[in-house]
Amino acid sequence: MQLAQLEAFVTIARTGSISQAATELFVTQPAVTARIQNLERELGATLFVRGRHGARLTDPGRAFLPFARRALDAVADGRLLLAEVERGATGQLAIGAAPAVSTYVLPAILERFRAHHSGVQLIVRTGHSEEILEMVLREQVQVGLVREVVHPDIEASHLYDDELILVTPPRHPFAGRDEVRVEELVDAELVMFDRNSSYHELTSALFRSFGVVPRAQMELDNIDAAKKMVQQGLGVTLLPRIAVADELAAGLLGTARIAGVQPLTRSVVAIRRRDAGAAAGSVAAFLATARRVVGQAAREVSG
Amino acid sequence: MQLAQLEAFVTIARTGSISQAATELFVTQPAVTARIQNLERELGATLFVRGRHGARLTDPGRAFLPFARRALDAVADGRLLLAEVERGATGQLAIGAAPAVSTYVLPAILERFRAHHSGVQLIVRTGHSEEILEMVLREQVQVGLVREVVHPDIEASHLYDDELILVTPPRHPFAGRDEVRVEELVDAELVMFDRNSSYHELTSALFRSFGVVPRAQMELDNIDAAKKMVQQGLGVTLLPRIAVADELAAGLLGTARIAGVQPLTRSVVAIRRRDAGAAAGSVAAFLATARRVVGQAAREVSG
DNA sequence: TGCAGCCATAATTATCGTCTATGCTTGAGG
DNA sequence: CCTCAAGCATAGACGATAATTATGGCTGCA
Repeated sequence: MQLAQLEAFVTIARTGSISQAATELFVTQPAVTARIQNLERELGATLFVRGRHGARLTDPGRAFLPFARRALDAVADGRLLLAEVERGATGQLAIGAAPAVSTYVLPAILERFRAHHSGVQLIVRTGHSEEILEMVLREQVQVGLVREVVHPDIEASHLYDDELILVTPPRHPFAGRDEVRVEELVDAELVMFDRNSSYHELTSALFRSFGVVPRAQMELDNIDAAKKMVQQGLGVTLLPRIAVADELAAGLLGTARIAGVQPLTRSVVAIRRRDAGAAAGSVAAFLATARRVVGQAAREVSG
Repeated sequence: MQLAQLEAFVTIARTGSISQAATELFVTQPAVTARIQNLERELGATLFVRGRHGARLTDPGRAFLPFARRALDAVADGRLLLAEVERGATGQLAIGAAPAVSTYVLPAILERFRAHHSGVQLIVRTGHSEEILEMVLREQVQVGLVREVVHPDIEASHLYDDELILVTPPRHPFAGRDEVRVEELVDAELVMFDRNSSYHELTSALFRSFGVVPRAQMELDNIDAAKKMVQQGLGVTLLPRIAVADELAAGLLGTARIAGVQPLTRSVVAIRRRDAGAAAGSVAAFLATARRVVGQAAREVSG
């Protein structure tokens, strides 16, 4: 059976004439006759009674008509939805994000995304980078926003560089100073980070490279809590710049460069399954929006 | 777009492999590849990501899948229903019947029909023969059971001969007599029939042919009422034999032949639109049942 | 490194659909 | 009454399309 036959069928049923159906379908009358004859043969039923007045539905024809319509409608609806999905106007978009991204970057991206793609159902899941990687591999999310990871089935594209900076209370002795030496940090009250986080390793490596061991006064698993601690004057910490940009600008927190240390940056990337093909629809739209937003933020920070 | 393409699509989606789908569809792998490529081209979307593990749905593919399924299901469902309609197991059957048929013949037919075709939705409409004819012409009913009518667009097939007989109260002087002369009828109390009914004309013609004018004592539009009148001894009447067969057998009514008169028979026919083609499905089943039932009844009456 | 699994491509063949031309039937109108 | 017009079916030719076979590329695995 073919859709062209069903199309001929419903067109004849509507117009009541094979000839007229042929006109509407931009084919000749014998073509439509053949389509219907083949359909009737395959169904083993006479669908129309042909006469001088054209073609009239038989009872079997009347019975079959709604099914033919449903099939054609399904195809048409699918086409429409697909067009919307293609241009990212609708569909589902599941995003996995590491905590620092989820809290400080994603909101701005999603706000903008939503403005242009209100039909897309958004699902955000948060987890450490390895967990997000798992989600992407299992297709629980379509995109992951995490620190750089390497996996054969994963394709990563750079989003922005996240810099770990020294964060102090606003009126701390370090604040305002151009540089602080690592040795000074060891003696300071230090708020450390969740050892599961990628930042923990980065921070530890810094101290190791200077041959010193930080005396972790406090360890938290949550950036916001760390910020609050520092604000309360309980110590200093190393946090992603993007997480404290607002507080620095408002003078609620202070910062200082660490002497003799390359900027502690970590690349934040968008990851997808390599076998998902080229990003299309809402995924492509989301990635474009994300790039625009982080690009804009970067210009603001550097500017 | 073709159903074969949709079929390939859902099969690949289910099996996760083009090769395997080809096996299930009894075609070669390049054929399935071509079907999907054409479908993707027409939809302007990539439906699968091909890789070493086979073919995996993309997001657009996932979005389109339910529509493809729906289209295929609609066709399959239509096929099934059509098969049932063809063998008369389901569908709608609208019957129009003249009053005498509707009351005295149709119940037995429908009882039997229902026993074998319980899935058919039955609709019965009653009216005078001309009204039934109209219903058939307007396709409000598929079959009409009426006295013989002639119309270019109508095809009639004989069902049974309905005889008009003289009906008397059980202990009336006429009852039990072999013959009654028409002149005697004129003097009897006569219960006449609805002038819209076909029987009215038949009865009138009888008297006219004998040059006498019946003094209608009572005129009713309803066979049952006429029977009751006669039973109460209010007069005699001419009624279809089939309508009084039970009462005659039970001795609740009497009858007598009318001298010198050919049996007053009227053919009862099943009518259908000529352009409805050969009777099929429930219509054919109904007509067959009707013939069986009236044939059986005829044998009982004559036997 | 060779093999096996999986998909894409190329070229050939077969099939199927469409078109033109024509015939048949019937209802309408001169 | 005869012709014409409308509507569908049929026949034959042509063309497009879809299937098949054969092959190649790629990748994971022994």
